[in-house]
Amino acid sequence: MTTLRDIALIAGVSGATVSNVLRNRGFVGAETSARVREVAQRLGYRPNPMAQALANGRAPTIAMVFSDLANPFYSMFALEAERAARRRDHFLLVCHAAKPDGTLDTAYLGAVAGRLSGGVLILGSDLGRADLLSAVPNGVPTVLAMWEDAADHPSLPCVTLDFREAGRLAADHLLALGHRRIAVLAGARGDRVSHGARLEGATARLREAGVLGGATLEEDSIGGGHRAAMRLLEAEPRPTAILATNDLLGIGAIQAAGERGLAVPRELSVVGITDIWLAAEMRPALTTVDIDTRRIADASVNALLDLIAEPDALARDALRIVGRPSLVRRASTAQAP
Amino acid sequence: MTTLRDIALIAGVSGATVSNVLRNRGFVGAETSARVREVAQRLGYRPNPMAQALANGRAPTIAMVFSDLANPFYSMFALEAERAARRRDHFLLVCHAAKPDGTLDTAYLGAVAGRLSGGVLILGSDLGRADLLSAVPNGVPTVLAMWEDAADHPSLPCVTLDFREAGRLAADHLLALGHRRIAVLAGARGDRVSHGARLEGATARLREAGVLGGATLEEDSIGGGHRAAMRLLEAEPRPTAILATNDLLGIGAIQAAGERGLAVPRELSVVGITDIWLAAEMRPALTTVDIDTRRIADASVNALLDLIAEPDALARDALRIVGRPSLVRRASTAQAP
DNA sequence: CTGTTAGCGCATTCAG
DNA sequence: CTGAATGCGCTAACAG
Repeated sequence: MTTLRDIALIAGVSGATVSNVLRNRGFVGAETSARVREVAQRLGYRPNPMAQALANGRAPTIAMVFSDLANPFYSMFALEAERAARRRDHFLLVCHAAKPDGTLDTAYLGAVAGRLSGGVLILGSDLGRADLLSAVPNGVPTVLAMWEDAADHPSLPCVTLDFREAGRLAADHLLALGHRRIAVLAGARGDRVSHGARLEGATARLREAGVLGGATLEEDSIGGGHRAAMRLLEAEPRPTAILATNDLLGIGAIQAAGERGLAVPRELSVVGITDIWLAAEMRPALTTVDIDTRRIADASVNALLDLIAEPDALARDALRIVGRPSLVRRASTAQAP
Repeated sequence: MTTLRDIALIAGVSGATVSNVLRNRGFVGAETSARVREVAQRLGYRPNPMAQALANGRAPTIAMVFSDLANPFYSMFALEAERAARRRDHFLLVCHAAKPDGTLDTAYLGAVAGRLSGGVLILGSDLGRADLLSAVPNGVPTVLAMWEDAADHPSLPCVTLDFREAGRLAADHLLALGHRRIAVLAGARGDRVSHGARLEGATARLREAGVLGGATLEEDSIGGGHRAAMRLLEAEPRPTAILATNDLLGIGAIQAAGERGLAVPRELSVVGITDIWLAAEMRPALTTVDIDTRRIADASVNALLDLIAEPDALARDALRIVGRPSLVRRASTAQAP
């Protein structure tokens, strides 16, 4: 493992000079500079990020905390977050907040937060509010991403989108297609809605149009959407459309329709929210509301890095609404029958 | 940020003593010990992993390098890898090997390998062989996971499974169901097969049974499977079964069958390989060969950590075949018509 | 322009 | 049983 000192010795200069050369600080003569570079090159020198971090008090990583990497949304987010981090010369540490048994692992967070990583990015949509606040040690730069209800977020800088608007768009689309019997399917954890804002946005719009929408709560997964839709489709009169607050639920609903022998979109329209990659890959492809995951991931990472660089860059309760949800028309919705 | 020294000062002892207490080395008297602990507790002391790493020359992270986190297989693997790493007190750094333009990002790997992270875990199935060897700096503990062809792996410790056997199992299943016109759909990158061993295993078994199987190569994705199957299902006589070397391809094939108006599994059987979570969530659910991703992720991480702890723990070309592929019968396969 | 001097926070000898 | 000393690899003032 060749170190700064090694190359200093060989180049016949001091460590400081090597450091200056390699960091392009311009205090060094062209000749020495060239020599140092040559030696560094020849020895395949790579600075040790740990040592750099220790010396200048700035970790080269950020930690991303979430509940389930295997969820297609989170993995997509992680992918974009990693790219955004890398653009600013940082690495991404992935951390499951929860232990296998489901409880929050605070010791783990404590070890990583603010030391190994310069800050923490919390993907909020699944993580409980009180837990969050207590799990991250005080004073560690923290940004909350994807918090459902912008109007009521914890006292942390928060980067998210207008979920209410997303819900409204989905409802609007179905109404515009002439649907009146619209069932709403909302993601929940136990008996608590996880998609409150989308749900509110959707039902508000529906009520505006004189359509009343009770919502069915279900676990946010394909299986959950399937189960719930199977029940919903038994109702008489049957809904002509299902509005799912998340794509996985919507995909499950499409499957249920298939099993019930209903043609999508001819006999049943289904719309989701998020636009995970899977939405486009399903048959029929899912009409959904694109929330622009990439921009949010970018903005979240950038906000966190800004906060790390400049602890007062963001107010403790700063709120950034990123992007504007937009409808993506695919094959799962059509004119009401 | 409270440091070791802070608590030493307050507890009225030296830093070494604090370290000894907190690391349970037993050299310290019960009373001082208790006092130190109390102070550490009260001040919310958390050791700085960076400093620890620098001092004892051991990074608390490992890097996982792969081509696409959004791929359901990789995200599943990453999830399990993170758990395995955490069990041994390490964090997981995720690294996309490729830049957005597709070329390998060696500078990035160089920065992380062996310094920020103690070692590198490379998910091989998509990464080119020559690239791999050159991208990771010499002397950095490296483990290759999921390499397709165990018989011909690069000169790196390698943890994988018997993909040939997985292919054989899939073929065997279809043969046992009485299928004779079996189309094989194999993942490829450009015109190079990515799933060579599975393909060989499958075609070998098919040939054994007197069934000849030319393979169709396609990009390994749902869309790719869909495209390829659309073509295959035009043939006369039509195949009664499709063997896909990966689940995404299989899922695409099922979709294509649907569009061609063929009932799965009555008129067309489809079998995949891997058993990603999506396989179980599709309708019909995909019959597939489970490769036990979790055990492989565990074994890979453990092998890497062993290698880091003991550089000679594994031979430079050690090969570990983990688990035994097993067929998971679901709803996409049935007796040949 | 270059080298010397201090740390960054911690772990580990080695004397006391 | 304890504490002072040393070093991990690097950066950032300083002096020269």
